[in-house]
Amino acid sequence: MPESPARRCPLSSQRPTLADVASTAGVSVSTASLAFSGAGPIAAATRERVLAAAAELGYLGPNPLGRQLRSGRSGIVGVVVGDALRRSFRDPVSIQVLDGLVSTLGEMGLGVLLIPGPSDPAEPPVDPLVLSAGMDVAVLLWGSGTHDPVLEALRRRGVPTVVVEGIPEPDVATVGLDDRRGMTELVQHLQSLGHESFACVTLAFDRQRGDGFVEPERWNEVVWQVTRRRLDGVLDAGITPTAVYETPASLVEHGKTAGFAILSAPQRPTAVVCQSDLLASGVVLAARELGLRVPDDVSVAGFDGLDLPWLAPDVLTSVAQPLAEKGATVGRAVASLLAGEMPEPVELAVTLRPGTTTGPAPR
Amino acid sequence: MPESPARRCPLSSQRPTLADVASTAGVSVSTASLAFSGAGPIAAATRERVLAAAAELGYLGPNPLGRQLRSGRSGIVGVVVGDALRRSFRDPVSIQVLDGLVSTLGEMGLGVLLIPGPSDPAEPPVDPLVLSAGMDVAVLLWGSGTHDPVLEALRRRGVPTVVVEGIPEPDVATVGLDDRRGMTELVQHLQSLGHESFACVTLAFDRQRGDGFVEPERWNEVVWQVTRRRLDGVLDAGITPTAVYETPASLVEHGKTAGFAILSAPQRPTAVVCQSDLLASGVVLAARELGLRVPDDVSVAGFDGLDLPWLAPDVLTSVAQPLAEKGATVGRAVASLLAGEMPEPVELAVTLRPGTTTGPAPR
DNA sequence: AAGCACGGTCGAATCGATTTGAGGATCGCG
DNA sequence: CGCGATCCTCAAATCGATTCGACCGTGCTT
Repeated sequence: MPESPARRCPLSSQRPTLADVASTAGVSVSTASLAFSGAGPIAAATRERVLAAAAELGYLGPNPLGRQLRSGRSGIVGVVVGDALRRSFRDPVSIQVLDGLVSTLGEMGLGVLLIPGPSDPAEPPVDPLVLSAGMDVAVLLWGSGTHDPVLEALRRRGVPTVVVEGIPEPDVATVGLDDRRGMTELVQHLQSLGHESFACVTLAFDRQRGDGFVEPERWNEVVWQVTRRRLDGVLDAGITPTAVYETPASLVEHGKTAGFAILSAPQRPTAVVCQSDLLASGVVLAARELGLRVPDDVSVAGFDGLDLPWLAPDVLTSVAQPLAEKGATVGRAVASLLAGEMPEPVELAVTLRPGTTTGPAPR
Repeated sequence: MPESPARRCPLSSQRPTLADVASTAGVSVSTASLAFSGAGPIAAATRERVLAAAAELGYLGPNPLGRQLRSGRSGIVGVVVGDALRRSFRDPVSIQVLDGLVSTLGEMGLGVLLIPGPSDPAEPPVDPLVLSAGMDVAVLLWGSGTHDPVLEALRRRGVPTVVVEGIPEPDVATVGLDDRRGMTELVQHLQSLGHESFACVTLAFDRQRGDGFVEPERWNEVVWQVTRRRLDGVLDAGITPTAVYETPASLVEHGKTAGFAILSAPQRPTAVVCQSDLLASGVVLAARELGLRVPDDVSVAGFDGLDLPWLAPDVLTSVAQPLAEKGATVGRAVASLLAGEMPEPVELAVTLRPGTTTGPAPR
């Protein structure tokens, strides 16, 4: 019974490959492949033999790179977080969506490749990974602007893309939020409480990420879609804010700075509407430090519907967005793109959630 | 002059490949490859021709998968975050290290693949990505336990690995922290302020992630290394805590729960030493809500050295660890592994940073 | 007994690029 | 005019697996 020639690890001084295993086991490469993948009929005895040979040679299992080339799939989804990681990850919204996304994609056997978004306006706007990483699909988390350079690059590479809270376009999948209407409802709620003078604390207008009051002329020159829609939502209610304050990022400290600026100004508004809960909680903290009572002296509202335990005993009035569902929806859109379809744009609903930081207008 | 046969996109109904471009341009595949990679001498005119052909065919650039197979490298570093993303990402420590890591690796042309660590004790402890993703190196962020199943799996696959704050072992690179000594110094600092009764709030002991007081018998049965070292550091100071409270994760709300439990117990300690700043700030909040003055009635200290603006006007006494440097150090370790070397274990220094939440012991 | 279905195995093609050593053209110089 | 040096270009091998179609026995059907 001629056993196959007793060459263990024929040429490869390196790691053994499937071919080595096959030759050691005395079977063909295809059979060896079958033994591992299980994608075809194979006799139990044969599989045993292959597995034994693999163990003997110290074969570490099929090399993913080979499989990937063959299948044309890397199993990797590139997720562009819309800002420097340091900032993005301090934002519970990004995190929760990312978490939902990782879970959903994980169940589909896909991994998430983290790609930093545009951070410093000075730096080149597109991370090299966007240009070269082997990803099956890309996700632009957290908005795109008009003529977004990252989106352009992905288009040029022909990478199917899901844009979250961006502008719906025919060649990309879109998962949006009904945040514009949500903001309008929030303002109307405040109006029904008697408020007439409103200040707004917004997210960044564009890559410059300004930090300070914005003149009315610029109110409709917002590049970043999230900021734009939420501001438009406020204006839709038919009011004219006494002030609009732009912050560079959705962080408590920026909210606090904005809060101090707004609440210590000569004509203080009775309500401050913020584009995120973190900004809003910063404003609440500023108010407290200024000795103002919330909501007796000033009402503060946010957006996102986060749990902020350290704001206790206050509960922020907010517009809640379905964070986990957002992640799952993006996951489904990714699956759809992978299947070669172009999913319909989705717009998730938001719900007004009154808390203890808003109340009747003073006087 | 016989132009190559005018077949645009010869067979491939799919995307054009380098071969298609080459045949359209009337050159060989190798030459076409050179035109893109630039790794060899090529006439300017030829390159032009290849590039023109590529443009004409709508060639989207070299397929990363092909390149990866050839080079044997995916350019991807798998980062296992030590907990469910949702929780991990609410921890500024993980985030800042991850941020530093992504930057460092990004400069080296490497991408970060996010791999969820063990979350639910019920679930299988190893994410499928650990078993199958095509990564060049893996990083276990945030500690490993003894006989960590994830580490075992990576070993079996032969993936070079960096372990952060784990047990130094010969076949993995290690980046550690001198947290044990830091904790001892912290306790000594409190002792010098006259404190004699200490309570400890710890991170999770093991995958079970208990939530409550731990009997002294179990104090040396800690699986999770980070928890173990920091607890040992406290014991090194020669004290016996009046209580040790285990929390399931480093989050403010868990600190708060622990704080209520510890501070409303019959014999209240004068100092609470926490294994993270988030836990410590939870304890501060609990103290405030219980009407206790910090640090007059009780001193609270943490670990990590974070900026926690919303704790204002208090500044947490803490032991600061060099977060950005940690990320960079891990990055260097990864580079070293990729170069085929095994880097020496690194132990980063921590520094005591007194704040306003600790003071002389009462009475 | 011929024919058929089927489980099991194998050979060869394929995925898409990189890389090496060989070879051809051109040029300069003796 | 010949020889060598230089500069490009190309054919072929390679990376490591998957997969399709062919092939070959068995065992069962009619």
